[in-house]
Amino acid sequence: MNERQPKIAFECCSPEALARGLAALSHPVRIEILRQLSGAEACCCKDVAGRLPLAQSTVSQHLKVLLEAGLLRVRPQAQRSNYTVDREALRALSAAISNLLSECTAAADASQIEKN
Amino acid sequence: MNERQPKIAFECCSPEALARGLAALSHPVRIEILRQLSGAEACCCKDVAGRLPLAQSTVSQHLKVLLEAGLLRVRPQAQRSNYTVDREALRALSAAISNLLSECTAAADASQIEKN
DNA sequence: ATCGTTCATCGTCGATATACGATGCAAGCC
DNA sequence: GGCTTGCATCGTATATCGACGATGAACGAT
Repeated sequence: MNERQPKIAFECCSPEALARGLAALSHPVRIEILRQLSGAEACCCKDVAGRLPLAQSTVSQHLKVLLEAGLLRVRPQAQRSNYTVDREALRALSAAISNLLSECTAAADASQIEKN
Repeated sequence: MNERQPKIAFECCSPEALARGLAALSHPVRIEILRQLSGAEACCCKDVAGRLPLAQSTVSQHLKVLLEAGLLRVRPQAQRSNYTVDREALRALSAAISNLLSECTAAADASQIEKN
């Protein structure tokens, strides 16, 4: 039927797509939010905001960034919005990053050896 | 000004430090620069600039960002500046990222199971 | 129906990022 | 000595980010 991922399966091959994923992660608050959501500590905007010295609107914006990067999913539930991490997307991003970086280190190893 | 040059052991434990490393990577041009430097394609600013549709000054700034993030090393050589990727730093960053993301996916797995 | 709660969005503001050309410096070449 | 090359930095212009308060919508509770 539908593909397993309703959204575009996390795209991280092109430098642009990879950079987008990295940009979403490259803020301490968003890292902390990811940690909170992945634990049982928080699941909605208010919970997260209650654990951070930030206004609710600011947290909502960070959640939006993570959501648009495809790293979170949201399920409206009563007045709340229930956020969960998208494990598949995180795995894909992690793989893409370690792929990039291991390419670089491997190639660097090779050229380093050549130059010696 | 330069109190502390991040030459030594890439620091990526705190969310702030990790976010700094990710921010340095989160630009398509800088990803491309890393790729070029890690191959044998380029090693100095002019080489990189010659392969990108960017001004030399812009490339120089991107190199500076990567340098200050501790992902590159530079060795002045004649008129050139010889840039090389810091393999140790890349490995440390890669490890820190995959550590963060696997923490999140693991925790998410656990809480997902609990909730079912 | 009214109130309280939760959230997303808007407008704003200052800070930062990204790009460029111009300029100056250091090193090699004539 | 001049000239060229390669680079970093400065100044500047524009765009985007990150934060806030205010506001309105959606919904449950009273």
